[in-house]
Amino acid sequence: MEKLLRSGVKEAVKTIYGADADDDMLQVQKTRKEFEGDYTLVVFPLSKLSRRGPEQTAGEIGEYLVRTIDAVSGYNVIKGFLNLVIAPAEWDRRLSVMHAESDYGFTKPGPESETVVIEYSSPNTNKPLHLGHIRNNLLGYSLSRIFAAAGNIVIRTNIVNDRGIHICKSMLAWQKYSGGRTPESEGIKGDHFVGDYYVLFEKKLKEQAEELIAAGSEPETARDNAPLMQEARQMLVKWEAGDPGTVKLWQMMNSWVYEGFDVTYRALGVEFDRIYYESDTYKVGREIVLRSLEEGHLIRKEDGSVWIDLTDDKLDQKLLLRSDGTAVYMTQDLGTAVIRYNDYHFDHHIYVVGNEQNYHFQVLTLALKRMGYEWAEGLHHFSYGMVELPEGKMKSREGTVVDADDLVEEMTATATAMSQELGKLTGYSEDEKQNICRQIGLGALKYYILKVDPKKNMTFNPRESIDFNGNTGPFIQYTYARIRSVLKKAEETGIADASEVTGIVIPNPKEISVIKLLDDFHPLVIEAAREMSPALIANYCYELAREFNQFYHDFSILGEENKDIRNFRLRLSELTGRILEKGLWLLGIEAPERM
RNA sequence: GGUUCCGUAGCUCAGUUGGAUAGAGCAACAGCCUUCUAAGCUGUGGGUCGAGCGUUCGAGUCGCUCCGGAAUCACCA
Repeated sequence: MEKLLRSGVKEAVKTIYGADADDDMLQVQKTRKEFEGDYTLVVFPLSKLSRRGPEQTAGEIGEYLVRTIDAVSGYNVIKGFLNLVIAPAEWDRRLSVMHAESDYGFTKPGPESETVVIEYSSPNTNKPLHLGHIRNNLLGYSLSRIFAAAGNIVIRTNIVNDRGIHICKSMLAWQKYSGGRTPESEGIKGDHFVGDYYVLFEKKLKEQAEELIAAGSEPETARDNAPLMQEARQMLVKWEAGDPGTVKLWQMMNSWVYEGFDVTYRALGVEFDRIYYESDTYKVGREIVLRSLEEGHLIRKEDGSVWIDLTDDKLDQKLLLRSDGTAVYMTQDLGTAVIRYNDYHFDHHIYVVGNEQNYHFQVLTLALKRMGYEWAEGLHHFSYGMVELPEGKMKSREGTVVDADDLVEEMTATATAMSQELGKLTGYSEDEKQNICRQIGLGALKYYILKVDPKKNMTFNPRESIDFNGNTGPFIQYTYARIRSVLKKAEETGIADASEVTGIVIPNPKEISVIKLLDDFHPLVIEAAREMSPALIANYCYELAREFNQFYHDFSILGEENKDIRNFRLRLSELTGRILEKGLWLLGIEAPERM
């Protein structure tokens, strides 16, 4: 509708004033509640073209629009604002059009579609996933769906950071202290099991460092000089040299972790099309660094380490290969990017990674460009803020890390308790109940995290996150479930039929509010993809659910006596349900049929 | 110190490319179930949009300067 008005205004300006209006001069927005009208044109920018006062310009354009566009039935001018009134019957027509469209709001990929590679999750294989990873996974997964819905070809990838000194730490601790225990023998999930040895390593290392300090060593170097640290470093060299024993140990421990991760990913409901392993990509990274060194883009220092000098770009020198020849984080990311480009020839590559790595990605993009890869222009770092607890940051040393598996389980348990208390879900089988409660618990968690602007640091308040009232996931799910319930009843009784052609219905103001929002959905999806913002979708869903609930409260759908209005309302409900389901889908949230 | 991000109601957050009198939820208080699910709906109170200056018809939104907070600037990942 806004699009229609915008082009109408453009035409009006052309016809009346003989001038071409730029798109950013055509400011059409919703009319504020306190004024009469549906959409408002801000006339100030156009009065420059018209060479008349804003009010006169507004009047002339309003006159023109009423005459030429059927949907516009009237207008009024207040100061420089032209308020346009849409004929109520127009909304009935608009609803039919949207309702008839089978996949309204989503754009199908076509020949013009761009390929978007999106990387998220990117776990280390030395500890289980925590709350921070949850934000990452939810944002990444939701973005992948938003891009797909906006007509892009999307490849969801994960880079598993399965090599490096941190892995050697848990390997070493296991080798030294486990006595051959396994996740199976202990009945512990593999990622948690390995994580425990990482913690153990840090504990033992600290003890050694303290001993060294007591013996007169400098506190700064004590950790580095501790025997355990040196052993870990030697292990990394052995691993990179392909030492069979080390590699075998590494494979075994990683396989434990992957089993654990799979369980967590399934519980969260996220998936990947393609998983890359750093243990593969770092080699390619090393090759391109060495080649680039030969081509003269990089510097080799006396000790043999390789650096890139980015001081021209106001950044520092950055290490790409250690003096012992081993790879660093940057090395593998260079390799991964090149491999991915060769695999997919992407137009855009989005890295969903926390904002603590802003610098890293700045360097990555610059380094690739410096090395001659022009497609590096298409790399975007989707940088999101940290998740903090009400008490402050999560600290593993203080045991305040919120574990992903625990959290999901807790949310489900709360949903179950709540359903019980409210007396919902009677007459459903145990399986169905469990499934619905899982959907609700996860819905609450996902919505709670996704409704916040990704850029911002967010506070995770466990008490609020399990709230199911107000601006929450379950509120939206509930609205959907109520709609489903009405539709089911309509079908069973045959009392109304949304597909039945009705005469023209003049919608009431509440109904119009809902239709207006439905009309916004398509542009919103495009906008959310452009802005890379699941929060936009989340807040839209909330608004739509709230608006529909008001309508639902004020008017009867199936109890309405006029058949046309009854069918019209059912149609309105059905489309709202469809859009809520799609909106939730874009967030990776399931929509339960009943709750 | 350099760079980047954030600062809106007691709390958690919205606020489109600058537009009219800054909005929700939570918490508090007061109401609404004989009617399609009350996980809902309605109402009341709650604000120097961190501070100042500037740009302009118009600034929570743009620019500059300060204040406060976060991240980063590793031969960690």
